[in-house]
Amino acid sequence: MPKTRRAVTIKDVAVKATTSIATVSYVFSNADRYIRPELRERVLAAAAEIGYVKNAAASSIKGKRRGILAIVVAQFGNSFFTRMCVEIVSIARREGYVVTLCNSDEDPEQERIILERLIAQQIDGCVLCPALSREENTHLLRRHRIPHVILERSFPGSLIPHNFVGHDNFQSGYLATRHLLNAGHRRIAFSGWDSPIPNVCERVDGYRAALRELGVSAADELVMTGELSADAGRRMGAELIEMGVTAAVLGHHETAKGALLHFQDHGVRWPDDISLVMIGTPEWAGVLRPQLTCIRRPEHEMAVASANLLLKSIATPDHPPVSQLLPCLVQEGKSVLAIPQVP
Amino acid sequence: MPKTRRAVTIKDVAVKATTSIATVSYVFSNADRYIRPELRERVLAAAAEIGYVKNAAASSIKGKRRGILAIVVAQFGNSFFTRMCVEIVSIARREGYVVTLCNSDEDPEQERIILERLIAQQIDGCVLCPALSREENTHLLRRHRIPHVILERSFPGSLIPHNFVGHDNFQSGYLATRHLLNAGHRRIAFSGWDSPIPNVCERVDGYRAALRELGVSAADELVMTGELSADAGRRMGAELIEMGVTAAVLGHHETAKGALLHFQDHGVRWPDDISLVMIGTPEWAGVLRPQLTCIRRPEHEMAVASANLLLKSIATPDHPPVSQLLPCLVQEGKSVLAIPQVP
DNA sequence: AATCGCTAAGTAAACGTTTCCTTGTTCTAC
DNA sequence: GTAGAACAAGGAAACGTTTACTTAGCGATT
Repeated sequence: MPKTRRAVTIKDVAVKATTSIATVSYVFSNADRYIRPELRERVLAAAAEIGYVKNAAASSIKGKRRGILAIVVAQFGNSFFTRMCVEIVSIARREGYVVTLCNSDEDPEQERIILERLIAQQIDGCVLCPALSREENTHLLRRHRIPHVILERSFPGSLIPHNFVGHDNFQSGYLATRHLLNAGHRRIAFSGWDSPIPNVCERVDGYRAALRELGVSAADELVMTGELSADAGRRMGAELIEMGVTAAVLGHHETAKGALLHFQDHGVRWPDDISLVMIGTPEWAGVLRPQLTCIRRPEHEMAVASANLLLKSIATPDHPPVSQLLPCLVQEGKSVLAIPQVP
Repeated sequence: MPKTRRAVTIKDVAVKATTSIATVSYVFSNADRYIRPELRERVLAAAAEIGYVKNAAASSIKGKRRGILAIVVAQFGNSFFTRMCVEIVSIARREGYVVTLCNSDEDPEQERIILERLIAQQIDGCVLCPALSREENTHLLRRHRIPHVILERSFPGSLIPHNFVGHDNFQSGYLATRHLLNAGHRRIAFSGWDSPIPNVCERVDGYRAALRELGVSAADELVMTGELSADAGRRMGAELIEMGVTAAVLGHHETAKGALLHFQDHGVRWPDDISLVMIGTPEWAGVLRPQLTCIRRPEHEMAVASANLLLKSIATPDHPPVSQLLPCLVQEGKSVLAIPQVP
């Protein structure tokens, strides 16, 4: 009967290489210590022969480093987050970390449970995109001194400084509107997510600012928002047509989807019947014709920045918090019609 | 100077509750052991008061369970996998596992590196969707006795039995074709991914089988495949039109995307000009009008089955491998035109 | 020739749990 | 009234590492 064979340990390697446990340990971890090349070779050879692999659990217990990071996002279905996650994971893996992905589904309670589990697992760090942009659960991370980076959603007016990486929502609204203004449009509507998340609301501020800049009045009835669903988007799509605007900023891809479906179902064509700029670049935008002009958020840069910021704040826990707001850019499609201005 | 405060340990709890280390440990882990309710309460209270959380690293070293699972997929960008991953993660988390997601990007070498890292991290189990459907890296998992489940891609003709969960590719091709045949079509083309992965090829077999069943000849020129890109899809889309078929099975969503773009760019409308059934239900299918008739793969069932199979095979490592092939179903849209048969 | 200082490697004490084994106490049964 | 079982809790030895400290050897300095 083959009893479940004991794992190969550092001790077995030491015996095989006729040296001490300490030496083997030094060979495998502490790079500072000098070991005679000949002995080092012998240890490595012995380890390879008997198939030694370091027991990560045992080394974390003394070494204090568990080798696990976490990413907790509020909307995993949103490919904006999915794509960032993939990048963060691959950067962290290069540093020897294993990264776990969790989805709070916009539920602060769920988020709390997840964070508590992760804390019990002694993660070394965490990237968090907070559910509903609520700050409350971050105190769990702080209390347990877990280095963390807040991603994408900030806490305006918060008294506590956080490591933060996000994109400039105000600018995305501004750019989208400005693009339409430049094409000559003046009656421009905004339709978006009636979001409880403060920085998503900044998109409207950007929209208003762009209009104001050109002295165009931003009538309140031109701004509409609804819940995060395609159905709400459909209703706003219908309203856009009723209002007879020449252009619209689709302020969130999820409601935009509904509006675009409405347009297709009712024979409304862009840019002929209405000019459109959408904030965000969801997967599905690629199959729509004519191609939409979109505001591309700096996904790649955000992923890199947040991963690096997390790694840095693990390395130097006392470093004061850093906040980074990255810029968006316009990705031109064919959904904006230039209309000549009467002078 | 606030020296980095030592973490709260089981020992601190023991002192606080004036009891032994062993008792505290039993309270937190070994459910079998009876502890007087009063004492148990005292321990729990003490732990809560000083904020004790179990050191997972320390408990794995004796307990042998590290609490980490991994999912390694070949195409993380593919939302079919993304959605399954989210489900698997949430099932595993309920069992107290932390799950790490890795992306081999269809590169067996990358996959090997990932698996070696994971093995060094002593993962407790792994769900693997093998890059290019190659079997070679699975021996790493076997050698280190890591329970694992192969997802979606099988190894036809393999001599080694594996835990396997997949969907029936043959059936998906069959169902798609059958659906078009039922609508009266007879000149039906197949366009798909020229895949190195054996089971994707089975879709063509299913297509041929459906035709043969009704005595319709499956001319070889009606079957076209290309590389995994929208461009290849575009070319196939053009070819479909040139050939003048009345219907087509779009055998893979990635090439389908290209074909649909070609159709839109050239004013080809479905189902008027060509009837379509697509295998797969990518995110973007939701924004296309008229809605496509798709073959839905059993994502949810596959995620649940693979998670449970993995958990079971961790619990009973000697259990003989299990193989499960789950059925697809037709999700009707409006992309198939019924044409009356001349008798 | 004795001492110093350096290098390379080994000894052994942690780290925070789990768990086997022992101990002390309280019942139950004769 | 005592033996023995049953029960509740504690003592202490693992688990596989890391790392501070010690030792052995040896050439250089006085």
